[in-house]
Amino acid sequence: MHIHTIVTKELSLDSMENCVCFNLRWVSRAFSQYFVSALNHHGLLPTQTPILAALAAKQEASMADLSDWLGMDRTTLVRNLGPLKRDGLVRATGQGRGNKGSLALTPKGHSALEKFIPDWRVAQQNIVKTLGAKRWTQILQDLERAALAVNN
Amino acid sequence: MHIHTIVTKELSLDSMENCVCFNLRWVSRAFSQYFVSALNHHGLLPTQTPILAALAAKQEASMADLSDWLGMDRTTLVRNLGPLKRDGLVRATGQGRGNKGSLALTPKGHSALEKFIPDWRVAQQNIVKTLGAKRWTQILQDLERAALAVNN
DNA sequence: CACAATAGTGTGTATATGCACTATTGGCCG
DNA sequence: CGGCCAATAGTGCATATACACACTATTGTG
Repeated sequence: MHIHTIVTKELSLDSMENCVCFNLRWVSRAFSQYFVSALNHHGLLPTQTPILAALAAKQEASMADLSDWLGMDRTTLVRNLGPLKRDGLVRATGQGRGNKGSLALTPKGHSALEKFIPDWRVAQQNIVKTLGAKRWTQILQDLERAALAVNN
Repeated sequence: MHIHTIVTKELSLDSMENCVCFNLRWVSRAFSQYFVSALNHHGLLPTQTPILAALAAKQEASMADLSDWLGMDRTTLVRNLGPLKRDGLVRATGQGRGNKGSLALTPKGHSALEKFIPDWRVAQQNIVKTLGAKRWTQILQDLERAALAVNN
């Protein structure tokens, strides 16, 4: 990658090859690829497991709640739920205010998540050990802070 | 966001809500949205400007060269070039070995990039000032190192 | 009770992403 | 010289992403 071509300690962040947005997009792709290659025998993609985990933690949630919590566009969530409903991992239930429905894991969804978690933990640890837990914690917190700062 | 809900200094990286992959994907989306909202009057998306910048720096390149340099899948590049060719910013030229062609910026592409760069610099600086240049440099270098370590 | 305002959800369009597969073509070798 | 082969490029499929818009149901107000 381009960053690699810089040998000096300080990147020139004025140069487009060091565009933060582009480089974060690249990093995101790289880790997504690792995630998929390490875990694809579960048939769960990086967009799907957070949905399952969120529903397991919250018992049930509406579309709007869930998309807010996951920080993804509501309509993106609608479509990402498609394969999960199709495969019987998530079901939508009764109606509330507006057209409001509730989403919840099916038994099959719970079981898929339980089987998934141990392997996920291994993959996560493989990632964490590249920089160490302390550094990763700091990086994730800093990135979140920056992302929130910039989008408000 | 979920990370936000953790108050203690140390994140428990064993918990799926702190999945590195998921959180980096979220951060990537967040910065992409900022990028688009700050720069969309140029009509150039976050996948397109790196292509233009790369071609400006390298004069010309084949598909394979370019996808390698940008760290994106070759077939993704093929499609991302679609709108750029359609809009007359990039042109493909002669043939080499195999089906090899060369890609280069058109005058219109050069001009669009020139007009784009000053506004990009402002957006980049807005991002950089959230954590400071030193910290961002460290983070980008760490992330690249981790991404390379994990995918090999 | 009718109706406007509101909230929740779904769809059409466009781009992004990558794997598996196909197509093309220049050059080498028999 | 002609066919094979390796290198390069493009397509089909499935999913991901988000904006703009349409649709549906609830609720507040007159």
